[in-house]
Amino acid sequence: MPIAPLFRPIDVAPAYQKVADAIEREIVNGRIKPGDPIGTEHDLVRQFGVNRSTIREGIRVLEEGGLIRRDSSRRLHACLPRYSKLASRLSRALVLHEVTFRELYEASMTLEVASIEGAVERATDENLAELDANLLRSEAVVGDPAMLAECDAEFHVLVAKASQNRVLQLAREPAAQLFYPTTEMIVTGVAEGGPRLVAAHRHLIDAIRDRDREAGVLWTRRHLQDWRRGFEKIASLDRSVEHMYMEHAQAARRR
Amino acid sequence: MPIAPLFRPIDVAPAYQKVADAIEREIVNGRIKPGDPIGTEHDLVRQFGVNRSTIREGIRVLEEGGLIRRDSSRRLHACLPRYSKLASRLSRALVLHEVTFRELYEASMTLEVASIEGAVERATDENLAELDANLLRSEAVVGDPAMLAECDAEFHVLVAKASQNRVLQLAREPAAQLFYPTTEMIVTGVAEGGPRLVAAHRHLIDAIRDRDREAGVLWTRRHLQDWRRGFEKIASLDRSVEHMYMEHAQAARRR
DNA sequence: TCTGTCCCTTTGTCCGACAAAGCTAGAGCC
DNA sequence: GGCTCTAGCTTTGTCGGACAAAGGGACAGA
Repeated sequence: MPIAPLFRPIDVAPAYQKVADAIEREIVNGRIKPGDPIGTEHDLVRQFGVNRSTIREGIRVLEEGGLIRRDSSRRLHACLPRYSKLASRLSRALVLHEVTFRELYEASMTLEVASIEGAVERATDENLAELDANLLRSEAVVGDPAMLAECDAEFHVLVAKASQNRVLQLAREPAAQLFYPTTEMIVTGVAEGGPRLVAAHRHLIDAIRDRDREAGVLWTRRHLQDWRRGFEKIASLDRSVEHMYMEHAQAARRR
Repeated sequence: MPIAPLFRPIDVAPAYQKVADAIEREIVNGRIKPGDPIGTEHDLVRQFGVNRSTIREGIRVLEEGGLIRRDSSRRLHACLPRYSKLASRLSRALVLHEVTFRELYEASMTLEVASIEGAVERATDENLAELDANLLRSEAVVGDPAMLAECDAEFHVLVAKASQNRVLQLAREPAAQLFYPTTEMIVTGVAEGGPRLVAAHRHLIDAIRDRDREAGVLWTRRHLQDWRRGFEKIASLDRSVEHMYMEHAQAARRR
């Protein structure tokens, strides 16, 4: 028979963790709003009654978590965690877990179709203007695989943004970040890849403008299937995401 | 005319960041494998030639990023970032960005449907056994909203796991974590909610076992629509995720 | 063989210090 | 009066050393 639980486990978190938790609580429950200053390290030393080294360790935790940042003058203030940084963390995790391109492809097919559906339904004129601008840039760099891959990545970010669904936006980002480097390789290796990519984007913008859901879904599928065919010319879908891709993700994160 | 780039920007990151980056690089590119020991703080002091305080700040960054952990004896070793922890970070971000339940619902509809499709296609006998076990537990606690909500959350994690797609698994988790507390509220408020929930789970397991994709999708949709109807009895879908839900997420993260 | 003890290592925390960079305010100049 | 420039104060990043608590390991004794 199990004995009645007389005692609760004691919370023996180290001090720096308690500092981080305390500040996090204040931010998450809204008492400290994004943009509000946190105070200097010395302030925190006085408030928490612990050493500055301890405070600094707590600050590192929060900084890495994206809850606080230092502005140009290195002063601390609360902030909204940024999607791209969070997504980079996730991408890194996916790489370490050695997910396959098949998993990436399947998940992206779902997420990008959902994005376009949302975009078709809710895109604003401003969204469309951004997409048009992106298309123009893409057309200008159709011969430059690296630039084109960058435009492609941005295009899909803009489509997700046009869906007005931030959950979707965040959910699709990690997989998209891992796609990005392969797009460059594919456009480099397949001659007609660049023009096909730009043409697909054009159809997608048209579909959004015409609020034509069918067309949007259809061209998203084709676009991704194009990627897949191109990828299978250089590697198997069952290959796991290589460590080398992290270089891209790391560079992106620092930006 | 742009001048030829004679110099590259100098990297002026603080030392603790460089320490963290250096260790991260070794882990990400595979030279340090998950499970490998990192060495003591003193070792790192010797290797990097910086003060222990600096090393410790770097360690905090990596620890928060989920790349290294301390085992029972507090020794450092590399590890695979855990999905639940990453997802908690994302959930926290979604709360701070004040996403609406409508966004959550729409994204989840997409992600859960994709999960069930994958599960129908690829679930193993072991996956099914886990789902069966979960169903038994759910039936036992159908009168206890808190326990039932927990079972429901676990059920959907198991379905995603059965899809064998880790990208999907990770993508759906943040939204799912935010659903969890509302499920309890709904089951509490709506009398027939518990039995309907369990019935839906039963149909979903049947669909997976029979490899009946149509039924799987249908019952996933119904299951989520049930949630939606229940939710709309207590609040508007356009309400943003409340700060109070973070308490759940925080508790989950510590586990 | 098991157990209890002692010692060494490691971590978490503290104290004090200092150089570099930012910010502030007053001096000096037009 | 308004502007610029400099000196001083503040803050951060880093360093060196210190110590208590906890864990691990070796070693002696039952």
